[in-house]
Amino acid sequence: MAMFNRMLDSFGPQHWWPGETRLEMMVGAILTQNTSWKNVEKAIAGLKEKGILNIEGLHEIPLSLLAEEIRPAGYFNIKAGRLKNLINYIKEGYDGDIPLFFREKTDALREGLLSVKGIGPETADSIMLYAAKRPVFVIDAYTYRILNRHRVVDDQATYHDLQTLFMDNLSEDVALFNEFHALIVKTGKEFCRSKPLCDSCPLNGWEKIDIQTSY
DNA sequence: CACCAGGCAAGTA
DNA sequence: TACTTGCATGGT
Repeated sequence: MAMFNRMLDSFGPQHWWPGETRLEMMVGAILTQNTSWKNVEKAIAGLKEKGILNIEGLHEIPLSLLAEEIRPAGYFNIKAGRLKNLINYIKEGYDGDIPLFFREKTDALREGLLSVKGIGPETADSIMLYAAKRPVFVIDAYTYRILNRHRVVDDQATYHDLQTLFMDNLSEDVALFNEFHALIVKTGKEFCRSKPLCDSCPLNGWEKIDIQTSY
């Protein structure tokens, strides 16, 4: 059976991305960099409570205060700067108009996100797929770990290598890409951390390149 | 106690 | 170009 169906049968739909607004999803994408979602939730909740989870609020709050607000998410000084960079980019280029920002064509939107200091390929693609709802496959450390462990890719496969592998074998379906990535993270967390846990992994016996599926 | 979490940029050679 | 290091809280 295909990789996707094995995971879906085991875990069911994951319903990503958590977040009520596109801005909240973008903020979450930055805050979750190398950080558990649990910690991100605390920081997001804090921002909501202060009423600053909006363009103007995030623009007006001083950098040092923003850092304190997002402390639970870790790397708070770094991430406060990264949030400011994104907000400034949308303020300057799109007058702080988020709907206008998301009206950009897919390639231009991705390039724009990548031009923001602190937004790399995974963060940009998470925003592309989950906030902008574009058919861009998100790669992360779990994707690499799982495919490498199953000898589908070699040790030095790059982000782009993995992204191309998935996108060449799947139709451009936002809902499929959404669930696929979420299920990879779920499977990685549950079964791809240490050896013994591999025993009951739904991907056991999955060796050949069987990425193609429909959803 | 060590190790990791839904990365990224900057520094080093 | 190809590694290495800093960033930091909170859970296992």
